[in-house]
Formats: sequence, structure tokens, C-alpha cells
Amino acid sequence: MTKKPSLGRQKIKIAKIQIKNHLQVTFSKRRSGLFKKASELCTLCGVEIAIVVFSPAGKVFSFGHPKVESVIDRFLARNPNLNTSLHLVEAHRIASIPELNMQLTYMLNELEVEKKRSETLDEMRKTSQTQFWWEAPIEDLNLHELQQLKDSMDELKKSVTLHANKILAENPNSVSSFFSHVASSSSSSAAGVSHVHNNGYGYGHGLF
Amino acid sequence: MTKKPSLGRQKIKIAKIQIKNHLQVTFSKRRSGLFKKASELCTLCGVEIAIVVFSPAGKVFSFGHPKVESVIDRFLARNPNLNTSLHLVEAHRIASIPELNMQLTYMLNELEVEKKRSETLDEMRKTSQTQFWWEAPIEDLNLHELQQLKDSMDELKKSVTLHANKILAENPNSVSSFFSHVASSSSSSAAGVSHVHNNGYGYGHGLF
DNA sequence: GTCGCTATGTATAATAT
DNA sequence: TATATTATACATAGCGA
Repeated sequence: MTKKPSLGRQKIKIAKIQIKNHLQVTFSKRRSGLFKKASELCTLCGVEIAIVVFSPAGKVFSFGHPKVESVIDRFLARNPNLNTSLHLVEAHRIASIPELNMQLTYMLNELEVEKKRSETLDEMRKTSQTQFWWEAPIEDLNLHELQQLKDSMDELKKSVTLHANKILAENPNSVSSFFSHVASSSSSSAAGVSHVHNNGYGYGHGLF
Repeated sequence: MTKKPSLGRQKIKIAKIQIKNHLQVTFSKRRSGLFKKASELCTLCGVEIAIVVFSPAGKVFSFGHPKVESVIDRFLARNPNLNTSLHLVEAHRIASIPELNMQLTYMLNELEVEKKRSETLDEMRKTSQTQFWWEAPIEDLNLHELQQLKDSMDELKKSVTLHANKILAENPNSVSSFFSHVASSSSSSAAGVSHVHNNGYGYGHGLF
């Protein structure tokens, strides 16, 4: 009984595999290999990762740690682009007050965090005798965030102002006292949210 | 001169690497290895793939064929329920527009305080001679939060636009008075900001 | 952070079941 | 189509520069 020994792993060119059966086998093996590598990378280095693969047949395979969606969300949040913007616009087309509520709650959360960080920096500055505030890397970075937060807020305010002026110009006699209570009422609402500090998106604070 | 020969590749346990330098090297090598494998899978099998990795320092690395965004969009299109914004919409109740106005006004007022405080601290940073704190690697982590905030604000702007236009058509006086209040309360600060640092992903001075 | 090096651990091409 | 076997191609740990 002479059995034919395996030739072992053969070298292949990295080019589209033409034999369909080979392609299917190779895809299956390499896909699992890729996901295994990704899993090891997660464990070894404690990183977040997401992999999405569409097979030649259009079937989707994915790997994610901790979850594909969370990593994608994080990625999209930092890489806004035309495609995702279009998605967001579409999402808002059917969105309503509740979503505005969520968004503003989230913004207020961030503002609270920034305020606390800013206060911490102030405290450090006032009592800094053994350590200067800029020697604390993490807190300093928060200042960076604060700066950018301020810029972003300025942008928002500018937009509001511009648009308000525009509307006023178009509706000169539309000024009424319908919303005149807003300014005086804002302080009470401020107390209602000042404690919000969870790091997720805010829920159910009924701001809008 | 006896030079110590390399021990060659050693077997390792798949567990979190504790030595930081070691972890960094391993992450870099395995990340490139993973991307190479993904590239080969693309070429061999002609598939679409996207990989997103957040390093321990919060830096993002990605690989995509043909593009990360296109694959992610395709993935999200298949999983509409996983869209964060739409998911959160379901968890909210409808509230009133006037309260939205209150919160926005409050937010703008708080912004004034935070902006001033930020500017003060910024001056301290400029007069210091220490290394630039924003070059620290952990910056990206906080930047992520900031990006989310920025995105939320942009989304809010878009949402308010839609609703404002809608309400304007139904009740022009109410909307106008709301914006007139905001405009007057923020005019002073707006004048104080001669320019806006957007970080490359700003929307400029787009109107609502 | 990157790259080169070397010895070795691992993935996998071809094949068979 | 998935899994097992083998011999080999490839990836990479440890160490420097």
C-alpha cells in the first residue's frame, strides 16, 4: 500500500483564485484564520476591533470585540464623511422630539463633565505647590477637550445667531412675548440636570 | 565577542500582555499582519472587507477594500436596528418645544462660563514652558468623546433646522421669538470670538 | 513607533474523507 | 460543504538599532 504523501503547503500567487472550489475553501479557511488573529490581538493587547467581510456570494461575516456595532459607532463618530452624513440625515428625517431630547441630554452630560474637569483644573491651579497643573497629563488633555468644546459651542451659537437674525429680518413684526419666559426659567431647569454624569447617552430626563 | 543568538519565536500564552513596551511592539506587528491577511483575502477571493482597530492608546487604525466606509455602510444597511440614533429614539417620550428652548438657553449660558474659564486656563498653558500636553498619546481617547459631542451638536443643528422650519411654517411668531431671545443673549460672546478653530471636521458657519 | 534579524510557532495548500 | 492530515510557507517573539 503506497500512500501518496501530501506535498504540504504550496506557495501561491496572491491573485484572484479562479477555481471556484478552491476559492470557497480558501475563503472559509482564511476567514476563520483572520478572525482568530483578530481575537488574539484583542486578548493580547486589549484593543477594540471590528471586522466585516462580504463573501463573494454576498453573505456577511463579522467579528467584533466587544461588539461590531460599538466599534463601528466609535469609528463613525470620529470619521464623519459624506456617506454617513447622508445616513444621519436620513435618520433624522424620521426622527422627532425624543431624539432631540437624547441629543441635548448627551450634550449636557458632556458639558457637566467638562465643567467638573475645569473645576478640577482650577482647584489644582489654586493649590498647586508641589505639582503644577500642567504636569498632570490626563487633566491637561481635558483642558484640550474643553477648548474644543468651547469652539464647537461657539460654532453652534454663531449658527443660532445668524439664523435668528435671518428670520427676524424676514419677519420684522413677528417678535412676540410668547417665549419670553425662557431666560428666567432656565435656572430651574439647570438644577434638574446638573447631576447628570453617566458616560452613556442620557435617557429619560425629559428635557425637550 | 560571543554574540547571543536569537532564541527565535517563542510560544506565548494568549493573554493580556503586561509589559507595556512589549505590548506596543506586539500590537504593531500583529496589526500589520492582520491587515496583510485581510488584503490577501481580498485579492484571493475578491471580497469586500473592513477592519477597524482602536489601539490601547485610543488611536484608530483601519483597513478596507474597496473602502472602509462603503463596507460599513453596506453592513449598517443590513442592520438598521443597530443604528444608535434610531435605537435611542424608541426610548424617549415626546416632550415640549418650550422646554427644549429652556435647555438650549441654559446650555448657552453655561457655555459662557466655561468659555471664560477655558480661556483663563489656556493662558496658563501658553505661559508655561513644559512640553505640550496635547501631544500625549492618550489624546485620541478624549478626542473620541469630543468628536461624539461635536457630531451630536451637528446632528442637533440639523434636527433643529428641520423642526424649526416645520414650526415656522405653522407658527412663525413662536419660532422667531425663540431665536430672537437666543440671538440677543449670545451676541456679546459671539463678538468676542473672532475665529473658530474647527479641527478639520467642522461644518464652518452653516445655518440652521 | 519602525525596522532588521533569526529561530521557531502557526497557518494553510493540496489532498483525502 | 466541512473537517483531518501533512509538509511547507509564512508570521512573529525576542532582541537590538
